[in-house]
Amino acid sequence: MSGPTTRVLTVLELLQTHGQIGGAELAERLGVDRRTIRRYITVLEELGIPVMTEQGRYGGYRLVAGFKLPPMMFTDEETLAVSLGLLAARQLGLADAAPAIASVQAKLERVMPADLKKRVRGVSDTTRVILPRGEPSLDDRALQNLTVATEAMRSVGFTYHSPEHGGIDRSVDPYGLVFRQGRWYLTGFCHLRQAMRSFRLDRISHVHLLTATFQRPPDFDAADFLSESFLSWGRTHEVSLVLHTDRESASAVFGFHSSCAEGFEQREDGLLLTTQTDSFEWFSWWLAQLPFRFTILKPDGLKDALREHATRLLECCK
Amino acid sequence: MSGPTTRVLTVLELLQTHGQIGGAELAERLGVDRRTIRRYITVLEELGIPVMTEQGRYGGYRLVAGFKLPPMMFTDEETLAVSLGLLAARQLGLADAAPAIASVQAKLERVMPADLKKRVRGVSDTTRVILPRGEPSLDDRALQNLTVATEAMRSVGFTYHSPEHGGIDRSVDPYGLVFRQGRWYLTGFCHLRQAMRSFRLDRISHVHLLTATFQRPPDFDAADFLSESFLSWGRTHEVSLVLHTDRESASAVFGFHSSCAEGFEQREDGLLLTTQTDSFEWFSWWLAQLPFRFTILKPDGLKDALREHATRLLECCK
DNA sequence: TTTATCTAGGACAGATATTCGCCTAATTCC
DNA sequence: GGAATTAGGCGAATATCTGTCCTAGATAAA
Repeated sequence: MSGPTTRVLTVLELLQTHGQIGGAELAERLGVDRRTIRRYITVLEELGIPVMTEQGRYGGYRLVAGFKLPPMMFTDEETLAVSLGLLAARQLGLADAAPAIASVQAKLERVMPADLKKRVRGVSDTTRVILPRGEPSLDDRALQNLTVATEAMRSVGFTYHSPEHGGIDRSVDPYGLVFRQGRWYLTGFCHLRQAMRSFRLDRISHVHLLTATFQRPPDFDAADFLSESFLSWGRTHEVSLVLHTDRESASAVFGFHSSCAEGFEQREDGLLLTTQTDSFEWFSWWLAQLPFRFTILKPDGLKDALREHATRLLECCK
Repeated sequence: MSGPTTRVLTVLELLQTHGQIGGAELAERLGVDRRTIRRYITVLEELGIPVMTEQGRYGGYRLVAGFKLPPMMFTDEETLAVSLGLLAARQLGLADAAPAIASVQAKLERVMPADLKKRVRGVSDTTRVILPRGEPSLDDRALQNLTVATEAMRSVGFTYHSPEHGGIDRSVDPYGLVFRQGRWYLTGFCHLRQAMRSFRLDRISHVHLLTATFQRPPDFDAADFLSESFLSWGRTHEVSLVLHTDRESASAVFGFHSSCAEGFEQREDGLLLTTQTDSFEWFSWWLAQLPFRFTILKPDGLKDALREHATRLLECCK
């Protein structure tokens, strides 16, 4: 445990663990002079690890963000947490989007002590996240490419295969990605339609980045928009219905944040919901699983579809 | 950029990035003698970072698991991946289970370069995971405690609040945890019933570890069991039905792995599924959302429940 | 088996870095 | 103002690091 190398690393570790720590304490812990501590701080800064100092009484040292990432020293618990996070990311299908996930896992795997590895394995063996599985996607690298494009605010082109119209080439400004019900969706500004649209990633193929860039509207809150947009895909048919329930349990079902209360209107007999859909089949399927009663005001086509769905169910229990 | 400290760290970084690397290459990259490289390797080992050496032709150095975690050197991409993973873990509510998630995030946050922070923020702003929201749980630390117990193979005691029987104290050997449909479930051996049971975590309160330990059956594959157990909660009523679809799309709906094919039996008119349920309401709700036709063979109570569900849907579109 | 490539590590001398201790400034909080 | 704390220069003693040369041992391929 001797040599400056070891001790400098120890200082780094102490700084990472404690938010702020004084020179006197560091000196005592390392068994060196305070003067030497100051030199170690200099060494760290030469290593590209900037250290902020607080002068005066109750002063001390702390790490600050620099241009480069310093070596990270994790405790066992923290490593476990990171491993869990990586597993979670994999479950969500983010692994394809971020190949680095695999490399981090490999790095950790190589150096994790046996007992820690065992704990990680224990948790991953006994803990499962079951997500509904969507159809296999047409373009395996769609998520990866779209993540990059969204982050870099580059427009993208792709072919969208809708059940009605077949494959259509589109160019879109990708604003955000949502994972919902086991599927990834892209929300963005569609150049073809000159309007906001959402796309299922498993219906997208041939994603490629375009040279054009775009600006997200500054007041655009991706999270809220994405939540709202869920009900607004397709604009073919106006739908309005009354949900016989209270606001709270409604939003529990929708998984929405407060903002999407916009689509709702309080009525005496429940919540009025006005939205659009382009598939009665899909919408009636969705309605069928609501845990509360509702009344369809319009259109008749939706009533027909739901009636058909219900009739089919009745047939099933003959 | 001189001094042994820097160079030793560089060696560590090179070792972490490359799986195996020879002394000659290291020496060349650092601009030092091969002898010095050997000394650096010794330093690393004194730091508690064990290095495996491969002698002879095509030999070299590589990191191996030790007792302590070495400082991890991540690239920007890797850090982004770790951050994403931590976010994903939070979304799944794993943060309560692993408090260290927060401390890792804090550590990273402190030292991440500004541009990297911006990228993380960019992705987290534009990417959302929407999960159905369950009821608030009775015991906030249930997941955390159960994770610990499952990992340590310690029996637990808790109060289970079922809608039918109210609160009952149970002692259970926790075998595994599943996240499904926005809720956490515990699967384990129930001492009260002397059988495998699953419990919703939001109905559990007063979790405490017992002193008793248990052994998971050696042939018990948690993952498979957890998948299967989904259909087997409660054993009150035998259910059998025929799904008019093929094996592939059935398992897509169930989100199952191959193993759960056990519950299925190929018939000429579809797949025969035999299982159990203790709630006809719940089961019929679940059936209502299947994207294919099916026929209930028994019991009649389930038919009634589904008929009622369908009738209610019919009323909704009057 | 032999040979070419690797690592292991001792010894030593010289170059270099580190450390300590003491000093004075500057800064901050009470 | 006074106490606490960091900043950093300087010099001398010392520790450390490095390159060089050497022998020994391990491994894979010819």
